[in-house]
Amino acid sequence: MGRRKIEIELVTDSCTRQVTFSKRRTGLFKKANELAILCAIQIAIIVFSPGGKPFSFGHPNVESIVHRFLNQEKAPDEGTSKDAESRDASKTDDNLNQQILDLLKRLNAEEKRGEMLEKALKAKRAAKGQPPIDQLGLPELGQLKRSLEDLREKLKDCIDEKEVLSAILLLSEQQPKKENQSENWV
Amino acid sequence: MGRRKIEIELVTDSCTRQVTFSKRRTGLFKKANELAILCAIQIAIIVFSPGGKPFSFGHPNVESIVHRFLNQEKAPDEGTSKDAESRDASKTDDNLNQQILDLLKRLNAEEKRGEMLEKALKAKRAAKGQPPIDQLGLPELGQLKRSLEDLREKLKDCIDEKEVLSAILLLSEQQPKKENQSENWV
DNA sequence: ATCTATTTATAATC
DNA sequence: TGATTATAAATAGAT
Repeated sequence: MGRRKIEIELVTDSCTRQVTFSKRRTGLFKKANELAILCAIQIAIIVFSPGGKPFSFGHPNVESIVHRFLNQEKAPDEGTSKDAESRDASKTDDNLNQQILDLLKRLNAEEKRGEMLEKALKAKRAAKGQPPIDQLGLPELGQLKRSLEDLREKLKDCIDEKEVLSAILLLSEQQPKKENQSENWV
Repeated sequence: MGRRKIEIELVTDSCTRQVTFSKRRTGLFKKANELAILCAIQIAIIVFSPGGKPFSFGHPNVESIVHRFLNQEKAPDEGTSKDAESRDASKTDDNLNQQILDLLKRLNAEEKRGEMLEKALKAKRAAKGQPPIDQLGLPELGQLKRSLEDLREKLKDCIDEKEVLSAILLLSEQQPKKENQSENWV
């Protein structure tokens, strides 16, 4: 979100890094606050700056949330037969596992998208490799002329076909394929 | 950042609130992760959903940061002396957090790949429209030759594009349907 | 610290 | 729900 896109990797210049830290920390706390208000939830953030200085944000406050978090870890409740430690670990695991599942889902979707795009590109390259046309450098004018005319003809045909394909694609994109409509004119 | 601007106040519709919570929590964790990487810092976030379910994010893990925070409050040094229970929890967190970080990395790589592929495709499309065909019938051999070469190039491009269109069309037609599983967010 | 050009996040929609 | 899209918001680099 800036003049340029940046890679998510260590900002080498310490000065820039400091600025980035300040800006983003502010933005993060702001978003945390919005989330807390929008959804009426409790949230706490603890950050240690590059210099080791602590920053924190809490809604309603850091301590209560941290303690609630730690307590539920050590003594979530009494009903079940599990010991506190086990239950504790389970809950944490649940949280993180949920995140993992979410991420896996997204990753899968991305991979799928990538595959499709790759296929499209590959198809293109394949077509490039075998241009059925060749033979040139012929010295005779007559032959050149004929070749040229031939090519013009082919180009025209190709363009026509491309237009047809475009039209079909456009149609197929406009009409969300909810059902297979039987338009067997292709 | 959406179709409309919304006020930062409690989202009344519980369903919408659910969605908002999930989306924004994800976004917040993502930004926290970026901040951690960009500035090489430690950060922990603890959130309790509207239903009281805990979610947490930690780089490198929640426990160590929380303890560091609590310890420095009491004594400005770092707490390396954890009890067995805490260490266990940290280890679990480390494992899962590591998975999450790995997944984030892969997801990012995938997204990047997708972007590049998309660009490549777009570029090819763009490159088509501008070569206005003309100049031919020139009596000189050299010019004929050039025209011929030009046409061959265009034909090639045209064929390529046609292939891509075909591929895209094919893909858009075979979009498989997915199942959806319910996710308990509370 | 301010100011934009861009990139991201995300509210609404499908 | 998941994907898509139109907009609002965050922010990288420059001033």
